[in-house]
Amino acid sequence: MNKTLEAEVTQLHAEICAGLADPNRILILYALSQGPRNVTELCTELEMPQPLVSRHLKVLRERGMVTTERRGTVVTYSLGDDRLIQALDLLRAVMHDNLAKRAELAQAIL
Amino acid sequence: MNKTLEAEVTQLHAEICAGLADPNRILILYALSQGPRNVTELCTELEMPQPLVSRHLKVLRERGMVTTERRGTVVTYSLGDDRLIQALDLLRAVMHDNLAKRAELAQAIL
DNA sequence: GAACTATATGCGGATAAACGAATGTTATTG
DNA sequence: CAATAACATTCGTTTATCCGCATATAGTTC
Repeated sequence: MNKTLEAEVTQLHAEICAGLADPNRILILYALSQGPRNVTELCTELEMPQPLVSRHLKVLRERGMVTTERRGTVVTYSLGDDRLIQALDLLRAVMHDNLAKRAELAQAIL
Repeated sequence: MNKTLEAEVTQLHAEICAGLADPNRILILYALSQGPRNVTELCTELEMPQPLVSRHLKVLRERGMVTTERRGTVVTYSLGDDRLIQALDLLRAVMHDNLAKRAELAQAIL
């Protein structure tokens, strides 16, 4: 694997990570992990304006993180890969441990 | 869990994800997964200028994703949590599957 | 094809991220 | 207290991201 190619792969890797790096997209992905949803359903479920949901879905779509199916005017989105949720869960656990450690430190100072 | 608190937690979750969302930081994290490294070692190993490495390490440090230990003037960085690599590996696998699917589609078109 | 519903996109502004280049800081050593 | 080595930070610029608001497109129904 030459350097340029490896850099491109790492770039793509980072783009998938960037797909997770927004609170609203995290909420959308967890909602989709419960099952397919159309845009309107996501809007009401997450209390987000429709253009905002659509744009975040576009980001996820471009990265292959969700899939779509159209039925009439309704577009139903599905989670593209369960491992996205597995990864999010791992990172959430890391975050919780970090919070716990910070709390310990704060305790030690007092 | 009230709405505001949940939003804050999701925000932190997204910040961890954002910590992964840069090619240079991904390279740094994988390097650290092989064992602790000091800044100079990371610079030579990854062929990155030192200020760049330091700034990325700062991002990771602020999010609790790496830990540091100072010995004289040398600061050694360690991976803060193995699950970061587990998550990166999962996402890398997702990316590879996406690439494979795209290749299939391209094939189907021809 | 007009009206309607569902979804997508464009625009503009605000905020944040990334980088190279230069400079600061900290700790060691003579 | 130089001089040096190892890191960290600041500055200025460029580029990207996020959002609200408005508007466009696609598909259905009459």
